[in-house]
Amino acid sequence: MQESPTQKKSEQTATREKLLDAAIKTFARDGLYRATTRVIAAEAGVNEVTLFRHFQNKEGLINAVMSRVVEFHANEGLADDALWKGELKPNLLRFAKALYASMERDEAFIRTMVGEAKRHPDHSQKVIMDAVKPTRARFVANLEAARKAGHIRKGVDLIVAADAFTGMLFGGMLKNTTGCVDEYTATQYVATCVDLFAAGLAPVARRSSLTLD
Amino acid sequence: MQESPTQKKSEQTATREKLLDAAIKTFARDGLYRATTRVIAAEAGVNEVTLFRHFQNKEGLINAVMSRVVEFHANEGLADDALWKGELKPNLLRFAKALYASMERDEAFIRTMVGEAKRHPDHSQKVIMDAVKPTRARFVANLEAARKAGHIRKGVDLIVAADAFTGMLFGGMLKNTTGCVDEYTATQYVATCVDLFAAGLAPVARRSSLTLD
DNA sequence: GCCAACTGCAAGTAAGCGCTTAAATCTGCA
DNA sequence: TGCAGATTTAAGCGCTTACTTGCAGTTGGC
Repeated sequence: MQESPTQKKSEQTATREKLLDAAIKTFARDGLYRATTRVIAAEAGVNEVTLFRHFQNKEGLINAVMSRVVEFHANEGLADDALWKGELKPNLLRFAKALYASMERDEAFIRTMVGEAKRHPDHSQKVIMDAVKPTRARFVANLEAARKAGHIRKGVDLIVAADAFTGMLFGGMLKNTTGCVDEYTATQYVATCVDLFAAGLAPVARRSSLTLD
Repeated sequence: MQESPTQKKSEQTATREKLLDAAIKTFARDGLYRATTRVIAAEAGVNEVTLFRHFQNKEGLINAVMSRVVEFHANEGLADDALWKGELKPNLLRFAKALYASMERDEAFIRTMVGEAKRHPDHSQKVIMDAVKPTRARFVANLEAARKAGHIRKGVDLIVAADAFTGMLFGGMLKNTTGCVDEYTATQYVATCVDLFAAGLAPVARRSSLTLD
């Protein structure tokens, strides 16, 4: 239990990785419940017994998968841009594009999590707390800096605004990936979100309700 | 097959209704797959065999449930306000509140649908096409009328904007109901969404990027 | 009072699930 | 060569699932 057969150990963790990769893929495709240990093991090219030897039971597998997902997403570093400078809108657009792309890539897994959130509150809360909240904190910090620089009007709670913005991208992504929306592209959607949000936050010299266009 | 035993027929449809109610409730709580025919029948206070006699199989039940949901939601008539008059913002707020409340009420079922969308593309597309698209069409029509009345600036595609707005409420609702958000209330969220969206659409006399707050 | 339709009850089917056990095989290290 | 640990193989256990069958009970219309 204490010796270090370097080669062996790395092979052992290799099977573990294969299982985790297969699990996350299968969970995303089939859902947490429909995904069977047999299928996951087959997907990993590993015997089912090995799966149980590594993770005790299916719940242990799920836990390991969640940690891995959180860790992976935390390392993406969305919105911790040191580039966040100058005009607000280009920064928003850059962030929005990156976030939307990231969500679109993990669409299947996200759907599974949304559907299972109330059935596995612990897991979904972990993902939100450890994966999405840090990103939000950085985004809010950037917005606050932008406000100090005079690019954002007063009277808007930036935490709520940040969630409204990401929620807009999130909701749109869920809708767009269903294949029922043919009126516009995802790029157009993101651009419009940024346009609306930037205009909604912009400080106004004078807003006249009488002025036409 | 042609006779009309009024009393009998109504009792027959009564059990059918009980089954549908129980099914929609159970599907929302447990998901389409975890929800078992046994539990649904028990929830309806009806024998499991009766379920199969009414709907042939589980898939038949799911189909019937989807039709029912669509029909129900279509009759809610969100956004087909004849009240949509005057200032833009109060109208948006009224619509947003109603829509958010409706989504919050059906949260469990919506989550199930979001999670299962890729596993049952036909059902989710039916729901989107027949339940959410009509509401969107009316909302867009109202926005276009508001633009004609001079309350909305040019250069914004109102279909995309409408989806961005509802997506914002949708995404926020999913996030808020997870129980991880304690910084603000749902009401605040909705108000902020309306505030941002209204400001984002508002025609501006002169927008100066130099002006501070 | 009889028929027909609907429902309930008891029992059972085949398949799939998570998970276990015990023995055989492989692999690298001493 | 031999040992130890990781993996495979094969078999199976106990349970649950969707779904079926046959029979008895109820009910309303003729």
